[in-house]
Amino acid sequence: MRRSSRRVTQAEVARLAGVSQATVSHVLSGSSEVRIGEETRQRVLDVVRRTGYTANPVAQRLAGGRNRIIGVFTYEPVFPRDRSDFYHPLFVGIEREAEAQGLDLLLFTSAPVRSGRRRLLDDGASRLGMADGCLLLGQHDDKRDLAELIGRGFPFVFVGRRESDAGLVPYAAADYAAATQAVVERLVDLGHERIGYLGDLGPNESHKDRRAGYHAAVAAAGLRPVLLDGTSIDGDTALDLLLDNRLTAVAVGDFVLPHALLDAARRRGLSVPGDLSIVQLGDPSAAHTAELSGFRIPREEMGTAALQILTGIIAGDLPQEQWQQTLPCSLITGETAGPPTTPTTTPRRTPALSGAAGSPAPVDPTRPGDTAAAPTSEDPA
Amino acid sequence: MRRSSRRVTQAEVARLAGVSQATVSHVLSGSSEVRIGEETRQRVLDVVRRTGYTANPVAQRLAGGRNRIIGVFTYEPVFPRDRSDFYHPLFVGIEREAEAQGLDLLLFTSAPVRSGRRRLLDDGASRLGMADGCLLLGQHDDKRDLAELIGRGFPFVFVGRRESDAGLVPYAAADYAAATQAVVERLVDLGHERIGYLGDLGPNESHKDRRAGYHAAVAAAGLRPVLLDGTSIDGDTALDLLLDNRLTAVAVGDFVLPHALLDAARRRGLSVPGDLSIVQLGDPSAAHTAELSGFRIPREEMGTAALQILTGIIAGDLPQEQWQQTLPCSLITGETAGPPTTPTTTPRRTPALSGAAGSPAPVDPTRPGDTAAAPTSEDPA
DNA sequence: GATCGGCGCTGATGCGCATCAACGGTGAGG
DNA sequence: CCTCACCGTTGATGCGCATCAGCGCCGATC
Repeated sequence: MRRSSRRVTQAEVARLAGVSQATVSHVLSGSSEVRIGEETRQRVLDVVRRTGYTANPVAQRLAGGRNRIIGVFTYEPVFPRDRSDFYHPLFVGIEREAEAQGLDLLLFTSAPVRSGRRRLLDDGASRLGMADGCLLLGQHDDKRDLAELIGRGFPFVFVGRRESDAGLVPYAAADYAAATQAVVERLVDLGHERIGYLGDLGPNESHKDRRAGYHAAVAAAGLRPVLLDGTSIDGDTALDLLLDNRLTAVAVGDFVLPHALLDAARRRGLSVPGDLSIVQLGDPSAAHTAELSGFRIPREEMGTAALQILTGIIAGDLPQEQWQQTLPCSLITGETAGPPTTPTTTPRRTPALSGAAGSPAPVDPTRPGDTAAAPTSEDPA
Repeated sequence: MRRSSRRVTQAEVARLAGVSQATVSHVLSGSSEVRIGEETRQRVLDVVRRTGYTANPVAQRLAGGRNRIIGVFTYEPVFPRDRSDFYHPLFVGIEREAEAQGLDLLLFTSAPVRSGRRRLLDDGASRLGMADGCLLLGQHDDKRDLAELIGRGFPFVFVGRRESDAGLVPYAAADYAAATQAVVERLVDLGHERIGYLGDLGPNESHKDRRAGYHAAVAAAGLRPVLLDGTSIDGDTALDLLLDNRLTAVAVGDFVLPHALLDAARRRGLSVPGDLSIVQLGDPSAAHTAELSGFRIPREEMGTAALQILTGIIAGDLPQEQWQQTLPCSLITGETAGPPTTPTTTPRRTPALSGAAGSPAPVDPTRPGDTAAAPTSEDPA
């Protein structure tokens, strides 16, 4: 095991080919301004082939060139243990695009996950510079992180829409607003007049967009919006909330609640969609989408698009108008949306929970997005 | 957006602290031989804090230091689309250990997957040098890859046992031999006298180990080994093969076949384990393990162990005896292994498939591992 | 015949850091 | 008093590469 065998350098190749190191560099760079004679070029390439020379990416990078490495920062573990891999579809798209473009991916796993999230500024910032640019993924979007990144002028792209006062935030996002509007409009078309929104009422962009779509559809139909806080409540509590508000349809913006709600409704003898229509606003867990009406988030495409934007920014040939891309969601017809029926039986309340303290109260803001803050949701993108 | 704001360098810190760049380097390196006065040290650290200086990993690496980046090379896509993520449990362990040690992970996604696998030497070789060391994962183990890596003296660790003529191959592997031996011994204890091995008969180490365990158990019991090629056959064909050989129990070393075989047997009215006991030799898809007897591969631990070995090698403080680690598999009792019953009904053959051409013939080698070559299996580790 | 421009190539430089040899200073020992 | 060891610090060097300015050479032009 000869540890001595150091790797071949350009200087070595140059010596063997009888040229200068600079010439080797030019030959290998290819599309340089400098011209190299065909004979010399072939001589160099021959030596490269014979010696098996391969460029040292580290030196390339230090010398100011690109190294075709893309950093990937996730606020949560890339490979979670507990549930099915949330990032997986995103990474499928990212890896495919990386392979297509010949890029390597640097996962910033060194930043420890503390209280559920990684910290970009404290731990990851230094390592960022290793890559040509960086992809950001995850539910958190510390405004300081964004401002810092923008301030540095370091190329980055967020997966999921983000906004910052510090400047333009490049992103690849799903069009939650349009998709939500579409599914709520469908409920309107089906004849519903009391359509609620149950979900995260916090400032996260992905939920703001859903609410905006909801408000647009409801307003267009001349209906009254009913916003309910759906964070950290179970299916029964949610159902009570809906019944209290005498809703016939609800758009649910959380990604476990729709199933819990469906279960609770059926358990109590309510017919879905007969007595209650349920649409879910995007669902990361494809396994459960079979039945529920709603829409699908184009995660794989988001990953691909994000990486394409990033390489465009790095190359400097992507106009700023294209730094933000919004991808359409595909609608899922499902089986939980249907025309409302006049209730023949009085909806049964759960006695124990009826009017229980701590049950979230309905919110009815005058302006979209102007609702009470709520804990962060479980849906990062 | 001031793209001009270049990042802070040691030289910058040195200037502000009124010391030399070398001093800054020494202060930050910490455990150097060189001593720095406490006052100077604090002055430097203050400036570092104020400026938010962070070391440039590229320069660190080029200058001969470590950069705390671990390369990860997989022969197949890291994030596969078609089936449940095979690498996932491995990566869970790797990521956890990387986080614990403050390491970043560089995924070599730039090497295109051609005809089902990535090529290490052609595409990935150059990029390898970017990292302090490298983890190799996947079903293929090109002997030239191994020889090349060993020859370079580049630190690497394989996940899964690998051997090479070129030298010691560091790995973290599952103890397939012991686990297989244990489950086959259990079949022996249950009273079986005709126990077959159905699986990959190729040279892949993971299958060689399984066969070795099988042979050990069978030989100890004074039984005759029956090796059957289980690659690329369906459940019915496999079942015919077993019936032809009048086996009462079989150890199956492929990871979809056991389920197909079980289905086929039950479909044909055979009782399992009454008429036929089936044990599977490790199963990557945890979703299906509920029923089948066999053993579980400690994938997460393999990932963790591999990374620990690698950092040990990089640090130079891991004795060579510990460069290869074999982890025990946990046995799964399951419901498909039981005592044999004297067959009251003649096993039913499928007429159409009986003796059909192309049906793999049984193999009965005199020496373990000395069997006909077979296509690569689906089990990488 | 002197000038010019373009072609083909090279020397020098620096990226940011780790590392080494060495230097001045200080106190202890002879 | 001189020597010596040791401490704290520094200048110099090089990692492998990209890049820039510029060199010598050639034929073409005036």
